[in-house]
Amino acid sequence: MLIDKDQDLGLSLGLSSSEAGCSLQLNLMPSSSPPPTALCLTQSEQRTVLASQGIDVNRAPMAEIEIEEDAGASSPNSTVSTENYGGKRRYYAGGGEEIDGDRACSRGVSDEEDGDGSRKKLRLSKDQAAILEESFKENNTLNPKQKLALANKLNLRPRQVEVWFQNRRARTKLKQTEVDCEFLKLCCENLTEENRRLQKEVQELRSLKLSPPFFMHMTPPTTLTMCPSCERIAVSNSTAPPPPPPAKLPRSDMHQLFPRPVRPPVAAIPGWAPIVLRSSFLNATAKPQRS
DNA sequence: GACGTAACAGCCGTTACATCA
DNA sequence: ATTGATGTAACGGCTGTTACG
Repeated sequence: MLIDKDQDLGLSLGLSSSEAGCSLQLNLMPSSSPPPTALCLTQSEQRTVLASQGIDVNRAPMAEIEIEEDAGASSPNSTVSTENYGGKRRYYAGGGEEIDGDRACSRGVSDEEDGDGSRKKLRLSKDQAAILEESFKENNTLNPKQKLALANKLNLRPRQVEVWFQNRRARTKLKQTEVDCEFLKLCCENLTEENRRLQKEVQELRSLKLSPPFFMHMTPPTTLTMCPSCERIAVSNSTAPPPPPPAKLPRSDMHQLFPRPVRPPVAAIPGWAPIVLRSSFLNATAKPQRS
């Protein structure tokens, strides 16, 4: 299954920081990347050379593949064992060889960064991306066994799978943040509007000489009550104020009195698509009916 | 039991590269 | 052909967790 680019991550809320009223700060300070230290060929150089020789640069090195195939989780004869060793999770192939060194290895590799500081970036194929995406839908984190199996399946290095999942989680989080920001922005707009309306109402009440009979026919003023626990606002239209919650009400009970507005989760929406945000928000934050 | 340490996984911020308009 | 914007693979650094001595 191929995932169209637009289908995949195509959600764009078009939310600028100014629009959202958010103060988003960017750290523009240059990072202090350590200078390359090794004289040998880097991964990227190796891949460049391999690519120039017509070799699939995305394919994991043969030695690594052999180890991974030995350790393949999908293999019924898998000899991988996961040992919880002193809180340090170690994963061994059959011969007792430690096989999950890919993280350390890959980090070590970076120390062998080439002299010109360049690194080749490998574009994952659509098929690879689709399979990773499917896997992510099932589980947004991988254990080493799954990681190895997936890497074998996709002809990638385990580190590449790990990085992909890491970046994918980051993208999910970013999308959720955008949704939250949009949600809060709309909350703010509604509250501003409500505040304006209430101020107008106060002004009218002050300026009017109200006769009691006329007053009796008025709709009751909106009563706002703040939860002393979490400071959420509850709206009541009753003329009689709501009974104050007990001073030591448990937080869970308190929240029944002050229900949290529904926040649209990215994860709950098929694919990426938190497109339903606006309608769900409007339902969740609809102004109290006055009647 | 408290503490220091090692190994690990995940997150964050960033960089570098590929692609496209 | 060039360029700026965008997406994303990959990295280093940091932090939290876990178990051991």
